[in-house]
Amino acid sequence: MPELPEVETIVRQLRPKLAGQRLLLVELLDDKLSLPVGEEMVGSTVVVVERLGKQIALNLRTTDGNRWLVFHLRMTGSLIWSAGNKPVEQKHLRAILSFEKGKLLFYDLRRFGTIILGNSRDEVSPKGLEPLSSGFTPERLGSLIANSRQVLKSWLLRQDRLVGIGNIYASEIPFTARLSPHRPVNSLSINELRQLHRAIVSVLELSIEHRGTTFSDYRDSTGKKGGFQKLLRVYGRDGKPCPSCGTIIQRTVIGQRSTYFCPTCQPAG
DNA sequence: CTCGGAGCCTGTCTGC
DNA sequence: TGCAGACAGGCTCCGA
Repeated sequence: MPELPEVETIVRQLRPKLAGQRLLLVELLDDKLSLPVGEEMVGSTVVVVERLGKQIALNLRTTDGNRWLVFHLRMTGSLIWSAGNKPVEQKHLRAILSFEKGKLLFYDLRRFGTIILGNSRDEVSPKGLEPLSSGFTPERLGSLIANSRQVLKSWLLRQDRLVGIGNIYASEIPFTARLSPHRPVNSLSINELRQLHRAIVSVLELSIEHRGTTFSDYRDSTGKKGGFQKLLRVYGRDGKPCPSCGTIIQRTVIGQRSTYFCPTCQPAG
């Protein structure tokens, strides 16, 4: 489910709601979630809310130093902010974090989502580079790609190189870059590398502007759907005409995952 | 080191 | 209508 634009949307919404609030109670409703929430956590204060790759991270100031409480939504997780004491939907509810002014509700149908607690930002951060950071340049992309024989689609999903891209944007980005998802990344020319770099940044930024993509389950922290699904150009559109040239969009499987592309705009080889 | 496949879960949808 | 099988936005682990 949530990739970088969706998680960024949630983080931007939660930041003003949670900043400065005291955590009063943590309730875990799923045996799969095991969180070493010690005494010092109760009464801790939210310092900042940040996106770390596809994770939502709360930095908490406790009596025993700062901690990072980190949510990963995986396929079907959502984090919903519920103000005051409104009644709460119970279906698929996996955890409740109660704050002074409301509750942070963690829902997760397929139960792949995780909550972890760490002692430092480094400890909980993914290894890959943030594609919307100033350090992400065409040159840097080139060095990340160097030596990899993986095909473009699979490479874009690697969180140890570049964080935040999931299966939807791993189809949309190659389309925008006019590159075949089957291209081995070490075969890209300098110009193609620039096109790819531009596509990664522009697709992610445009999606954030539209509060992310809701293909089926994704909801933002207010329970609303995203808006970018109206702007998807290839993902989920197999059998329909390419918005650029009219050729029928094709679906294939790369690395066990659905992949969509226009055979005319994104010619192989 | 790299890469591809199985597995983790629960639900919806399609075709027989 | 019933049922089996495919498929779903992510990631880890294992073996080649």
